[in-house]
Amino acid sequence: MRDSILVAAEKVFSRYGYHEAKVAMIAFEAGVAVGTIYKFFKSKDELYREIVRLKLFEMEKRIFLVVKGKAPIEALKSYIHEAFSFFEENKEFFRYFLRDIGSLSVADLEKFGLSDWYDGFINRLAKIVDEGKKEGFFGNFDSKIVMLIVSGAIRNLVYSEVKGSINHDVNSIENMIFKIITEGIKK
Amino acid sequence: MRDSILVAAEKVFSRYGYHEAKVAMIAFEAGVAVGTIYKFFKSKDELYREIVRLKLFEMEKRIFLVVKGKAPIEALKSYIHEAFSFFEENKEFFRYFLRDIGSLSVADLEKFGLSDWYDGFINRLAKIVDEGKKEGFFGNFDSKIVMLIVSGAIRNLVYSEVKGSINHDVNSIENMIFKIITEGIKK
Amino acid sequence: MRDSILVAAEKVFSRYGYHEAKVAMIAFEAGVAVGTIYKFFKSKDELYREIVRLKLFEMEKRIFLVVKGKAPIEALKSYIHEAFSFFEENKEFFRYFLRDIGSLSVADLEKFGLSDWYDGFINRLAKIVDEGKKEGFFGNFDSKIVMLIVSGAIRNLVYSEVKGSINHDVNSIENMIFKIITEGIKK
Amino acid sequence: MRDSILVAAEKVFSRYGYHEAKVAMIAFEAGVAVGTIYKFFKSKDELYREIVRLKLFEMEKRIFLVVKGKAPIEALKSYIHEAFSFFEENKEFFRYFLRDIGSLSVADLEKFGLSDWYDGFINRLAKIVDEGKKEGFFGNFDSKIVMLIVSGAIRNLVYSEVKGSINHDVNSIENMIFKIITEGIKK
DNA sequence: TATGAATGAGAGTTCATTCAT
DNA sequence: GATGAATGAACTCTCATTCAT
Repeated sequence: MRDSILVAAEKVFSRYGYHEAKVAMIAFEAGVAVGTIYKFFKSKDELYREIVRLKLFEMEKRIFLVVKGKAPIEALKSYIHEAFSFFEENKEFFRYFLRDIGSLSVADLEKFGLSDWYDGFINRLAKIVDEGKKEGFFGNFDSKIVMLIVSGAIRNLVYSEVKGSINHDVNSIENMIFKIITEGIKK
Repeated sequence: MRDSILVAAEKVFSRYGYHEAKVAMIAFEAGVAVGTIYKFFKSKDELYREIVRLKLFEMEKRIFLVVKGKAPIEALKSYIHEAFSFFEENKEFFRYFLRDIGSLSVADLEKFGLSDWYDGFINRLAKIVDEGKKEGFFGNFDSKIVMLIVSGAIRNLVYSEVKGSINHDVNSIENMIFKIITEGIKK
Repeated sequence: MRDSILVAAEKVFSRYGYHEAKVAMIAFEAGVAVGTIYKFFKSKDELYREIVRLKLFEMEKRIFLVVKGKAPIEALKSYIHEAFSFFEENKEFFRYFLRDIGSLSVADLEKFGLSDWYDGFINRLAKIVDEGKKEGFFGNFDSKIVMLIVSGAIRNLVYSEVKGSINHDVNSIENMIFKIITEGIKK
Repeated sequence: MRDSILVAAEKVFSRYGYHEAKVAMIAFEAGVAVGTIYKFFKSKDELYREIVRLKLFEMEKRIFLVVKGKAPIEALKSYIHEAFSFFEENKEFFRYFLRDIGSLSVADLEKFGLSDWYDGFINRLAKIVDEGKKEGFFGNFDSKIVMLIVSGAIRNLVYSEVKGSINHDVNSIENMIFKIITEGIKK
């Protein structure tokens, strides 16, 4: 029940965005009564936040699952690929939430109770670069900034409205980012 | 009159975001009656779109003013610097824009009439890279994609509040992007 | 089961008043499920009415128990004392009752089935005065009116929190009512 | 406009009580839109409180207008008469609000912002008795308590549901209260 | 018989928009 | 042109009541 509400809510929020999505629509989509939603979530807002939380946690999990144990360069490649896949899969949802987690302001993060999470997430990503620096592959660049660049690049390419006018498949776009960044930060 | 409404609206939208900004607040800030706003703009929505349009046109204008006539590498540097400056100056406004653009009743950029504009904007930027490739500085990378990477990186770094935990000033961040990109795409 | 619901309901209604008291709270207080309440009472409304009925019947019973067999003047004194005690004991409940009785969907006493009861109650009280008149203690006052005066006086003095600003204990207040009335209606 | 809302609200609150009275009904009765009510009153609650406030102030004004300058006994008579008239006229309204201001609890009064007012009101009434004591008409009874008795008596007789079974007109009821009290408290 | 999860009608309130002045 | 009081549709959330287990 709780799950079908979450699934329905994600759909409706994705289709209409927070404000245009009405609680009644979510209830209808989930096949439950309006009141039922309030049995599981204190408010529309809380329901929304829960979805965002779950999405971001899922993203983190997926990324570090593929990154884990890999050598820096390989890890970077995997990160780019997995992030791309994840955003592609959740394109509709994130289109409305934010075009990239990078644009989450402190206020947003705090509202979502994700401040600490986000800092931890970026730090974990930064370790890939740290490792690469230690192993002599990467030059002396601030690891966090590098990762913000990568994540910004991914976001822009996934959500870019002009993508239609780019004659490249997802794979080659990922490769391009990977090449530019690794080349750009190599020692 | 129209201008003072636009100025007031920008302030109010920046402070509160689209939904929390009330037409009455804008009228008050502009020192006009509510009805007057509707003499110039069909709706709150249209007023918001007009501001976004003006902002982005202004950004484009500023960027190509500093880029114009410069050699590719210098032009790229100038673009990064100017974009950074512009976003920094309009930080508050865009912070909400990124969220609100999704939750407007108009559901996508098309409704803003900005899809075409954005395509043209990226194309103009891409010419910098094209030029660089022609002159033998840059390798065979899709110019548009390169520029989407750069612009995503800039946005991410401007709005990321994590910046607070990065010990670098704006200047050195700009330099880092510039270095990584030029190094990454050089022949 | 029915009794524990009544006990719990009285507590909850007394603490919160009719509208703020929720059926779920009563169920919790009674240690039963919500549905169980509806096995014994058709509605929240009916449950409330039942409590009121029981309260007033209890009051009547208690009053005529102490009044029974006493001489008029003594009986009047006993009535005043017992009524005072009863209201004091049930202060919290009646405090809300006076308000709630008016805001129930059932709009008047008739719906409580109490109109007739109240008439009978006052008639029984009036007999004390009748007796006193017959025995030559009291003058020619309408007995019902006298009793409505007494009962109004009692209520007012019991519920008036202003009592806090009156430097008299319950006992002396009772005495004052008694003295004023007996003196006022004596032959 | 504000006045027609107040008039309409009083009617609707009187007819249905606070909870059954719907804002939409008040708006309809007043011949205005729902939103208009919120231009003048922050909430349904505030509207209700305003009516109560006005009613009680009006009562006080009327009572002390007729009492003013009169000798104690005459003043007492006038108070009883005027209070009776006032409650009779506003019977419907007070039936729902409270059956007598005497039953206003401190909590209620504070909610209505009338705590100080009520204390002052009772004190002003008590002065009539004080005066009577000074002039040697009345015995040593606590003036406030006397007035609470009188006001309780009035309330009960105005709102009593059994009144129908009493064969006396308002005038003679007033007289009876007056006689009993003056006789009861005389020196 | 007892349960309590699910229901859904219905409430108060907001605020973009209108239009008589 | 400018005004701003009036509008009323539409929202989120509550909670008495039901009924399958």
